[in-house]
Amino acid sequence: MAKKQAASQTADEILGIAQRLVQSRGYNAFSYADISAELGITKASLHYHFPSKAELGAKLIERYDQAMLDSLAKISGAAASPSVMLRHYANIYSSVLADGFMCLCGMLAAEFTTLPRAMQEALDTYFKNNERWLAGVLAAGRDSGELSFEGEPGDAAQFFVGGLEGAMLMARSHGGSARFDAARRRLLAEFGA
Amino acid sequence: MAKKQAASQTADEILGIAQRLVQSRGYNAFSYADISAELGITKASLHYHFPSKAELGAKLIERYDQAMLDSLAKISGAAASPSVMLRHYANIYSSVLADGFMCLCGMLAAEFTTLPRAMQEALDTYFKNNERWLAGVLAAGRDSGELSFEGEPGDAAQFFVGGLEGAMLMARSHGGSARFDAARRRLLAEFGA
DNA sequence: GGTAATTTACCTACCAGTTGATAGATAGAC
DNA sequence: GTCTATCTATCAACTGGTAGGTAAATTACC
Repeated sequence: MAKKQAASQTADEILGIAQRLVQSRGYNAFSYADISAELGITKASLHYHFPSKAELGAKLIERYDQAMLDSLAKISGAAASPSVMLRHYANIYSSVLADGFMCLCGMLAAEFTTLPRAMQEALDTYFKNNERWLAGVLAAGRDSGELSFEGEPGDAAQFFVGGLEGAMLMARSHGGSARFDAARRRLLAEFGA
Repeated sequence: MAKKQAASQTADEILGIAQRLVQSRGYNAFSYADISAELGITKASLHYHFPSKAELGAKLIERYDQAMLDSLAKISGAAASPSVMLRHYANIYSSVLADGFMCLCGMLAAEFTTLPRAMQEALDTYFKNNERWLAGVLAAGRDSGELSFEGEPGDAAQFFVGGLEGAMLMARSHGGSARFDAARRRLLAEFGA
C-alpha cells in the first residue's frame, strides 16, 4: 500500500540514460535531445516526466544518494571489520570507473557553480551522508586499533573522499584504472587498511 | 628579435576572462557572448582573435601549462630542499582556490570526453609536465632521506596531483579553504614533508 | 456490468533565446 | 596601400520549454 506509486518504467529509463550522460559528459554537456534520440521518445514527452532539466538533475542526485546509502547499509550490515568496510567503500568507486564513468556527484561538484540550487543542496546531502558514514567507520577502526590516522575522523573522512574523487577524475582522463588502483591502495595504506 | 610578435593586449584580455570563466564554470558552461559582454567587444571580434572556441580553449591550456612551468622553474631555481619544494607546489593550488577558482586543468579533466582533441592533448601535456617535475622532487627527497614514500616516484607524483585536485574539487563546493588546507597538510605529512 | 469521466503517456507543432561561426564593411595605423 | 582590429548583420543548429491534441488505460458512478 505504498502511497507513492511505483515510478514509471519510462521515468526510470530516462533517469538511467541521463545518469550515464552526466557521468560521462557532465550536466551542462547533455540535452533533452540526447535522451530523446537514445530512448526513441520526443523531447516533449520527456518534459511530461521531468518538467524541467533542473528537476531531472535533482532527482538524479537523490536517486544516486539513495543507492549509495543502500550500498553503505549493506556494507555495514555484513558485520565486517572497519578496515574491510573501508576497502568495500573504495571498491564502489573502482567499479564505477571500470565502466568508464566518473562519480556522478564528483562530476557535478566540478560544475557546482552552474547548477540550480536544488541540485546544489542535493549534492551537499550526498557528500554529508558519505562523510558521516566514513567518519563512523574510521572512528570505530581507530578505537579498535585496526586503523590509524591523525586528527578528527570527520576530517579524515573528507580527505578520503577527496582522495578517491581526485584519483577518479585523473584516472578517467589520464592513466586509466591502473592509476586509480594505485591511488586507492596508497590511500588505504595510509589508514592502515 | 622574437619571431612571434607580442600577443595583442586584447587577445590577452580575452584569455584572461575566458580562463576565469572556465575555472569557475567549466568549458561547456561559458560562451563567446559571456566574454563579449564582459570585455565590451562584439562576438565577431572575438572570432578575429580566436577563430574557434576550440582554438581558444587549446591556447588557454598551453598558456596555463607555460605559467606552471615557469612557476616550477622558479621553485627549482630557489635551491630549496625537496620538502620545501613540495610545499611550494601545494601552495600554488591553495592560492588558486583562495580566489574561488578550480584548477583550470582539473576542471577540464572532468569535461575531458567532451573536449576537442587539441585540448585533450594539451591537457595531457600539462599533467605529464606536472608529474615529471614532482617525480623528480620526490625522488631527490627520498634519496636525501628527507622525504619518504612507497613505490615509484612517478606513481607517488600521480597520487599527489590527484590528491590536490580532488581536495580542491571538494573544497570549492563543500568545505572551503579550511577543508583544502586540512587535506594539503595530510598529503604533505604522508610524504614526510 | 456498462458507461462516463478522468488520468496517463505519448504525439505534432511550435517558440524565443542562445550557440559558435561567417561575410562583408569600415576606420585608423604603419 | 596594405594590415589590424573592430563593427553590423546574418546564419543554421540547438537549447529548454510550451500548447494543444489523441489514444488507451484506469477509476467512479449508476
